[in-house]
Amino acid sequence: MTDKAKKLQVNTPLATNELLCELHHHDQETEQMEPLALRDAQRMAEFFTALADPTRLRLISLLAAKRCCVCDLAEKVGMTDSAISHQLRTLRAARLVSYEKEGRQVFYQLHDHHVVELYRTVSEHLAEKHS
Amino acid sequence: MTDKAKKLQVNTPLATNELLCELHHHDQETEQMEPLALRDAQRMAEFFTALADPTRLRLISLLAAKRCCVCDLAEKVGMTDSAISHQLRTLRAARLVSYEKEGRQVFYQLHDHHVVELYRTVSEHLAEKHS
DNA sequence: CGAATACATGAACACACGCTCATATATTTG
DNA sequence: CAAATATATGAGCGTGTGTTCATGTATTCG
Repeated sequence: MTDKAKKLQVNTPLATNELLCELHHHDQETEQMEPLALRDAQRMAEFFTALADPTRLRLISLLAAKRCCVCDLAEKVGMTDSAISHQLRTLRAARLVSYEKEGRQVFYQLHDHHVVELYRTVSEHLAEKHS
Repeated sequence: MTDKAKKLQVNTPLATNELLCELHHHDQETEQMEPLALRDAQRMAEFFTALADPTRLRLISLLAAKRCCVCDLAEKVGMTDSAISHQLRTLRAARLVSYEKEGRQVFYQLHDHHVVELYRTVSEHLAEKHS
């Protein structure tokens, strides 16, 4: 874990110990745990929000295989160029994709491997659990 | 990777190769890649949606440390019991948390370690990149 | 029993989100 | 240059989301 990562987790220990909240909660404040700071929570929520849409996830699945221009993405997911362009704007803002202009076309690609790893992790999680 | 995980990824290769889309896109359909199936994309989007809220992430950060009852969670994040109860309902629906009744109180806990791992991964991702 | 406590839930309201449609910009082509 | 192509973007509309407030239910306590 990087130093920056540690900094983000200040006051938010993530150990999976199962300490019981044995003392009654109004007696005295033992183990006064602070939640994730609001600002960090908002940043993290923005990140998940960018992934919380089926259209954007389908675009990511395509870009995970190879870089692609807007109209091809649109055709493959069966939506208008405009709708896709709007969604790519969202993915850009979340720094999930980058792009390169080539003539009239703009080729999008995943910003880094982190996204693919996350995608894979969640795929497995959803495949393993429940339905 | 489990068999189920493989099944979920049918038609959605995730190799990070950087093959160029060298042929013009209207010439002929070489490498006709299918996006993630709509139904799978919707399921995955639901999962990310459950994480796409600062309040829920703060609750998860608290529950990652230890199980906790509703009113304590509410006090720690500085919100009403009602608001927290609504959010816990969402987390329950997403199978991110489970609960145990003890007298009047209801103690919530993270459903499994998967959530903590995901939380950690994203923490590092956000800490490393950009701001 | 009745009062208090802990939690859940439905309604309502403000706000954000995703798509469509019209339009704008940039690039290529004839 | 004008037309066509590829993409971006703003407005608008329908829909979903998160909170508050009022109310309901279950449990404990006096």
